[in-house]
Formats: sequence, structure tokens, C-alpha cells
Amino acid sequence: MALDPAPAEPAAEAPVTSRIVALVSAGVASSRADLARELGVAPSTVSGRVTELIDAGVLDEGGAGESRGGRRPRLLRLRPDGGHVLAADLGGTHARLAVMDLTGRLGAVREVPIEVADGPEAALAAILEEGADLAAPSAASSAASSDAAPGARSALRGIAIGLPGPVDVVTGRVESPARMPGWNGFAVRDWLAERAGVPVLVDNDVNLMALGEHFSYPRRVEHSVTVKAGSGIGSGLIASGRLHRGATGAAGDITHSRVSAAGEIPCSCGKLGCLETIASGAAIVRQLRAQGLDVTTTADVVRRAGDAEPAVTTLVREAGRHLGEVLCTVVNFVNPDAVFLGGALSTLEPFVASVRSQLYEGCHPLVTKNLVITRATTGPEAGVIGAGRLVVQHVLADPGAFLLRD
Amino acid sequence: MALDPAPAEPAAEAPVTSRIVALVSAGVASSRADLARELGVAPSTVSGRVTELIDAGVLDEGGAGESRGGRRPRLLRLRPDGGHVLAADLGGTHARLAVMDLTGRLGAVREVPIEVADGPEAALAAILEEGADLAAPSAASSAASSDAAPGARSALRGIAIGLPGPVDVVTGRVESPARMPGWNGFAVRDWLAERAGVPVLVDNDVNLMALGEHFSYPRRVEHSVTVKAGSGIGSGLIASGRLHRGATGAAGDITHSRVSAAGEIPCSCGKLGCLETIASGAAIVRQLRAQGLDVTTTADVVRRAGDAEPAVTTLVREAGRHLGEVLCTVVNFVNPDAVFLGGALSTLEPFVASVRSQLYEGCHPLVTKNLVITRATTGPEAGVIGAGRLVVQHVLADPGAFLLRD
DNA sequence: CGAGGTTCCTTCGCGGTCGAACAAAGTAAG
DNA sequence: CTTACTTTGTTCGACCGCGAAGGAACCTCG
Repeated sequence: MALDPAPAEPAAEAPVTSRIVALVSAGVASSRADLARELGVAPSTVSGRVTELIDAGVLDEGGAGESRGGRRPRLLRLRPDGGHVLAADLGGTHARLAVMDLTGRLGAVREVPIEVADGPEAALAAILEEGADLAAPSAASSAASSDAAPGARSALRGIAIGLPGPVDVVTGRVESPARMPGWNGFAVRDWLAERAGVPVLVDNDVNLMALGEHFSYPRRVEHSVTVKAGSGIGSGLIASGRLHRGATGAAGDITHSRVSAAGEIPCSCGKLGCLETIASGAAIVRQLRAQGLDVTTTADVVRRAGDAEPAVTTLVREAGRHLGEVLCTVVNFVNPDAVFLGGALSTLEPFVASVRSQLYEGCHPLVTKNLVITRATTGPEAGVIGAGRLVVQHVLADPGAFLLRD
Repeated sequence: MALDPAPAEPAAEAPVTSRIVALVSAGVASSRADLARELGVAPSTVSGRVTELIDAGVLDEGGAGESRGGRRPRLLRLRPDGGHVLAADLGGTHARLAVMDLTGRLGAVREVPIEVADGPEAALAAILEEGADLAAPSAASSAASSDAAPGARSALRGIAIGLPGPVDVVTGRVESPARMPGWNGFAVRDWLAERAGVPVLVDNDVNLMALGEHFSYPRRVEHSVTVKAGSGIGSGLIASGRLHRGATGAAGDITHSRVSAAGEIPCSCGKLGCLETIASGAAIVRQLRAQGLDVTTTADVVRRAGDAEPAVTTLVREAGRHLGEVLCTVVNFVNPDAVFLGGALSTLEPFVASVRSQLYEGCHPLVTKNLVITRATTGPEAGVIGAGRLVVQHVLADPGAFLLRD
């Protein structure tokens, strides 16, 4: 009887050491007492971990803070010379790159044209090169008032990369991706780790976005569904604060769900009537071209919908409706706290509105009662933010390893 | 930066002590070494807990087992004089009751006619009464060769009850159920606990069935979707071994998903085109009556489909197809290891076949590759088995309390 | 300018789990 | 029958988290 029902509140937590660093870097907590309160952990525990982190050179003790009626706290901060990580969100025809410092603040962001279809080596090499360039003028270029020594070139600590296809996170390989010719079975993580000499995390792009959104949202979220609607459509589920990858790592597939109003367009998966064939950015492009309009990319669609071209807007609305239809089933089944809408199409208000409308109409009231339906709060950077934070946490998880490379 | 992604393998575990008892009672493990292997826990830990449990009188050491090429194991077993629990699975017009001993073995089972519509007091009182009667001729009546002292009336240790509607498991109350007039807000748990004087667990019937199926399945299952297709249609999700209840406890709703071939029949939820209106047992009854056939309950449908009446079988097949259609979206999204089909309709092979066929056709190959689609392995007892095991585990969770009542 | 209260942080002992080493009890093979 | 190997179970030291107690630093009020 291996029965194991959810106990009252186990709340699978990350190691305390890592969470301490996270809170300090986020500025949420600045003293040991703060941390104890925030983490709901014994003061003694915090004390121990913090001394450890200071010894390891991760944290720093900077002066005393304001008294709150008693002894003044000894302020903690992340050592400013900590370095940075590189986060990459790879799309079909371009990659978004970002530098993030260990406090989780986003530095320079850059979008570079990269053809996934050119194969992994070309794409990954470009990412490494552009990434190095991006970090070159010191990571403090954007965060102006950072008290890092100006001009001091900070060290690369890790890389996270999101890919638009199924990823085996254990091996760090790509697995039979639909739109990534030449990538099948390629060991992305090892390839990068070998060249960069730092820890590398590889995951599906939507998973990273989902993590970023889930934990960036100001209110506490237990379960969330994140949809990325761009050229393709993907989604990610976070249940009980844990990313749900499914049995074969293929969870979150909504793009091949049958949708009632589907046409006869065959999908890449071999079926007819998939959501992807009428609601994706690519599908909208195709439909518009059939109408004689000159559009070639999803970006074109977004731009012209932004200009309120009727034909474009209509299709965008319809795409939202179709997505909403599928989401109804998913949301009814999962009953999440929040639905986050990301990707290029989600920057369009008509699109978001249609999805919302469909959900409110098609879901059970008990499900929509407290449901948050919102566009990705971190905007187009959702992907790199999720990726960056993930790898920052990974890097900081082991303070020992942190010091070794200094 | 409260980022908290699923680390390698944290797997929110129940307390070791409780899991030891669970494994021993299930017969999965019978020696300390077995337990250590099964739990993935240090031998020293097992050793400590086991001595504790033996001291507390929960476990017993009985003789030596067969050698596997080395020292012979000292067999462990649950003390046979432990008592029993009462498990109830309440349907719309009947309840299935069962007695289960603390080893998780099912004893006497009985189905009694109970009208949910008569309100909670009447139904629950009937369950208590019939339950007492069921346990009266000693719980060993069915498990013939049990070495419990014959005739020794064993003590009631707990009650678990599954209800066909939304349940707030924290308060033990029913919440705005669709088909349970008079039950809204009724404190089922407290009402029963007060009268029976033992711990009571209340949950949704499908949730209990899902737990039972998930952990009864011979192979290891991480994520599973369980569907109960009877007069109504419900489902439950178990992700990472934890029952997913959703934000408002309404997770698992697939009955109000829109299905493409839906007619104009209004659903109880106020919408048109819900799965429930064409694929539930009630819907099949309605359709058959419209054809002039004399059927009134889902049981009639099952019987006549079993007799291979063409008109009935056709509708059953179609119901399976519609359910399969909705399940495609769910299964694609969740990517479970297994789909368990329970409820009266799932006893019909044509029904199961249609669901299977739809899933294999409509789901992504990566998802169906290793997917198990099977009818509830525990048959019509799935509900009471899940309920029973849940409360057994609850009772055994605290060995101290166990002894106190002896 | 003490006295008492408040806030911050550390020290110390406790409990649970782990890992390694070891003792106990078998089997198998020469 | 002896030796080697396998499996089982316990003992011991270590780590990590908790909680209680207490010392340190600071505020406020008489």
C-alpha cells in the first residue's frame, strides 16, 4: 500500500542556503532576523547558514541598519563582485539574450537573428559569441547605480538556455523536436558547458517562461498555466510550485489539440484540425498571405495588428478564441490560480481579450472565481528572466563551488 | 526572487514511520532491508523506526524468511489485532460500503440503496448503520485464513467517505454540489466523527478512486489521470504522486468541456455542448428513451450493452469517443504515465476501446509512447479501496495514537 | 542616567536522517 | 569443513534543521 496522499503542507522547499541568497539578492530581506521571518525558519538556522555564506565569500556584512526599536540589524548584501549569468531564449528565427547579475536583476538584453534551422553548432556558437559581447561593457551598463567597481569585467558564472522544443533536462539533450532540424539528440548542455566552462541549464522555452512568470507574480501562486503564443503555441504547467514535465517530458502540449472550428489544414504532427493550424502566429501569417497581404513573420502580424488593421485584428481575435477554447478544457481540469499569457501574440490586447472571454464563458464558475488571467507580467523578457533566475539559483545553490572559481 | 524550481528529486515525502507501516501492511516489503530498498532510505533509518514501531506494538516480528543468498530476513508484519476501517463510496442512488483491515485488505463489501437527494443526515445515518452491520460478523468473514482470533470483534479505527461532488477537505464540508440537494455546506466530517468517535476523512469520490488506482497499479506510476464514467463524468489528477486538487478544489472537471459534436442540450451548468450532455450515463439513458427504449438508469444501459444490443452499444461507443476527444487535450497537456478508466461505463469493452482509440489517434506520439490506458484495475471497488487505504494510512500515521485506543 | 522593554543574533541541546563501518547469519564452492 | 561471498541488520559519528535560553545592542521613559 504505497499510498502517499498530499499531507497538510509539505511544500517542497529548496535548500535554505539557496533561499537565503535569493531573498538577500532580491532585497526582500537584509538582516538575519528578516530572513528568519521571511523564510519561516529558526533564527539559529539562518545564523548558521549566513556565517557559512560569509565565510564562502558569497555574502557580505555592510554596516548596521535602522533600528526598529531595539538592537540595530547587521545588514547583509550579496558581494558585488559576484559575476553574472547569461540567459538565452531561443526562438525559431531569433534568440533573445540577456545578462543577469547574481541578484537576479536583468542587465543588457539583446535580440539577435539566429536561424534554428542552421543546426545547433551554428546557433549555439552565435549565442556564446553574442553573449560574451553583451557582457563585455561590464554588466553594470544598464543598472547604472550599481556599486560594482566600474569597468570591472565580472565573471560568467553560468548559462541557461530555453529551446523551442522538447528537452530532456536530465541529459541536457534535445529530443525529436518538430521545428528544429538537425538538433535531434544534440547534447546542448555538454556542448555549451565544455566551451564556456560554467554550469549550463537547458530546458524548454515555455517551461522557463512558466517558472519566471509563476514566481515573479506579486501574489502567491500555487498552480499556474503559462501559454506562449508566438509563431508556435506552447504551454507549461506548474502544480504545487513544481514544474510539471510529465511522464516523457512532453507535458504542456496544447498545440496539437483538436479545435472545433478547425479547417482541413494538415498539421506537422500528421493530423488535421490542430490548434496550431489556425491559431499560431505562423497560421495567421499563412491566412493573411492567402488574402493577398504582404506578411512573412509573426512580428509583421503583431505590428500590423498594433496598427489596427481590420483583417489582421480579426484573425488575431479568432486565434485568441481558438486558444481560449482549448484552454477551457485545460483550466477546468487543472483549476489553476493563474493563467499567464506570453509570446508575441499576447502583447496584443484583442488576443488577450478573446482568450479571457472564452475562459470566463467556457469554464466552471468555481474555477474562474479567483482565477487570474493576465499577460506575462515580465513582458517579452519572461523567457530570459525565468532562465536567468533558474541558473542564478543553481549557481548559488552551492556556495562552495561559487568560491572555487574566484 | 522567490524562485523555487523542482530540484532533482525532492519528492515531497510522507513521514518515514507512516510509509513503513504502509509498505508492510501492503505486503510490498516484509523485512527491514526490503523497506530500505523500497523507500530509498538508509538502512539505519529503517532500523530505528522499526524498533520504535515494534515497541509501540504496531508491528510484529514473525519468524525468518527465505534467504536470497545471504542472511535470512526477519519478517515483519502488522499486528493482526489492529481493528478495521469503514470505507464508503457514495453515488447518486446507492452507496458502496466496505470493511478494510489495517493491512489494506478488503473485507466484506455491500451495496446499499441510498438516495443522495434525501439529504445528508438520512444518507450518512444509513451508512453508519449498514457499516456497523457489515463489520458485525467479524471483519474476518471474507478473508478466511486471517489469523485474527476468530469471532473477535475488531474495533472501528476510522471512516473514509467519497462523495459525488466538490468537497472542501480542510473543513470536511460539501461545497455547492450540483447533484446533491440539501448537502451544500453540510459538515459531513464533523457529523460522522461526532457520532462514530473515530477519525473521518471526506473527499470527492473520484479523488479517492484516483488515489486507489494510482497506488494499486502494479507498475510505478508518477502521474496519472483517472476518469470515472458513470451516470456523471468526473476525473482526478495525480501529479508527482500527489493528488492535485487545484486552486479552489475543483480540479479534474472534464464534464463541462465543450465537445465538437455536441448537440443543443443544455447542461446543468447553463452552457450548451458539455461532454456531460452526450457522453454520461444519464445522457445515454436520455437518448435511448428518446428512441423509445425502456431504460431508466445507467445500470440498465450497462446490462443491455453487455447483452450487445446494437442501439445501446452504438451510443456507448459514441460516448467513449466523445470522452476520448476531451481526454486527448488533457492527456496531451498533462502527459501522464497512465489513464485509468473507472465507473460503470468503463466496464464495457466498447466504451474502453473507443476511448483508447481516440487517445491513440489524437495524442502526440511522444505522449502515447509509454502511456498505459486501462480500465480501473480494482474494478467497481476502486472507490472504496482508495478511501479505505487513505484512512488506514491516516490512522497508522501516528503509532502512538494507535496504541492509545487499544 | 539607569531601568526595562525590544530587537537582533548566537549558543546549546534535541531529533531525524544519512553514510560508513561492522557484526550476524546465511549460501556456495573448493 | 573451510573459505569467500552475499545479504541482513545494528552501531556510531556527522549534518541539518528546530526550539529555548541567553547575551548584545539599542530605544524609551521616568
